[in-house]
Amino acid sequence: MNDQTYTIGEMCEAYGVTLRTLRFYEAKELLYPRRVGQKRLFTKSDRARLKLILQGKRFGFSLEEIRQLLDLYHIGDQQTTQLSRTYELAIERLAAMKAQRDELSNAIEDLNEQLIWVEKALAERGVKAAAE
Amino acid sequence: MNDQTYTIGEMCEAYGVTLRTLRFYEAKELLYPRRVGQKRLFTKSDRARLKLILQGKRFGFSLEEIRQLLDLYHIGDQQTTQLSRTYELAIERLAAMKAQRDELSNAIEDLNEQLIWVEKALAERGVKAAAE
DNA sequence: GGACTACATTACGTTAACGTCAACATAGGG
DNA sequence: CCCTATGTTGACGTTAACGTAATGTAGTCC
Repeated sequence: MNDQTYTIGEMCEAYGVTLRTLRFYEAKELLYPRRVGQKRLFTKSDRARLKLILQGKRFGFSLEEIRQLLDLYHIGDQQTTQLSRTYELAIERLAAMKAQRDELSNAIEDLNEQLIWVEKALAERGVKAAAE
Repeated sequence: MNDQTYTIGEMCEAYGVTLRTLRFYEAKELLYPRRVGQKRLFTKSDRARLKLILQGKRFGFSLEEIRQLLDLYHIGDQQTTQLSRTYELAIERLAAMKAQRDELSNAIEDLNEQLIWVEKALAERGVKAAAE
């Protein structure tokens, strides 16, 4: 199978993160690259984990939450309970994200209204808008 | 006119913030309550400013940005250029907020798909969902 | 006149996710 | 042998917006 390993530099290139970040993730036990002497070697599995980590971050999980989720997968690869737990957490996260989006949408609307108001005020003062 | 003043405690009650917060805002020069001896007295104008601050926070402005905006208003109350500047900043902020909302929406969609996938996996394993 | 309350100041603590810097190792090329 | 690239660990710095003591003061209640 494809056992190609990456150096830390290659990983950074490939995933758009810094050296510091990967070492930090390792220190936080999110990644467990193999060692050859001093140097880290990132395997296919590490790449998969990193992908999940970055996804998780997009979803707004904290690194600590991500670590727990990864551990769940690792420990109970075919344990349905673990998958269920992950599922529940994800459901919660999804709800939080939707709530956040709604708040944001409201704020956007409000700011928009304010802007309209300001536009009027500016217009009344005879300012030609530098519309582009 | 209505020159009623509020104590710091009353302000906190009225606006749902803590004592620490109001003192902090004063330290950051967002508010300038009058003093009677040691004690702060918040006037109508302070209340207006605080409203703007809290609005600004909703819109994602940092306290520093808010301070600058408030200063603009204060300095150039009827200066159109100042209003224009505020307007421009708000436009930028609005764009950033919309971008953020879009990102969030994408993440929500993606997470939703993942969840559907997990639901299938759970179903295949014969788990009865504890749907509420 | 002691308790209680509301207020004050000062200053260190918190949280997350890295950034930055120092000091050193190792491997390969010329 | 030296240079350079790339790697290593360790430790302190950063940012925002307050939280959280610890301690002091002024006024009121009974």
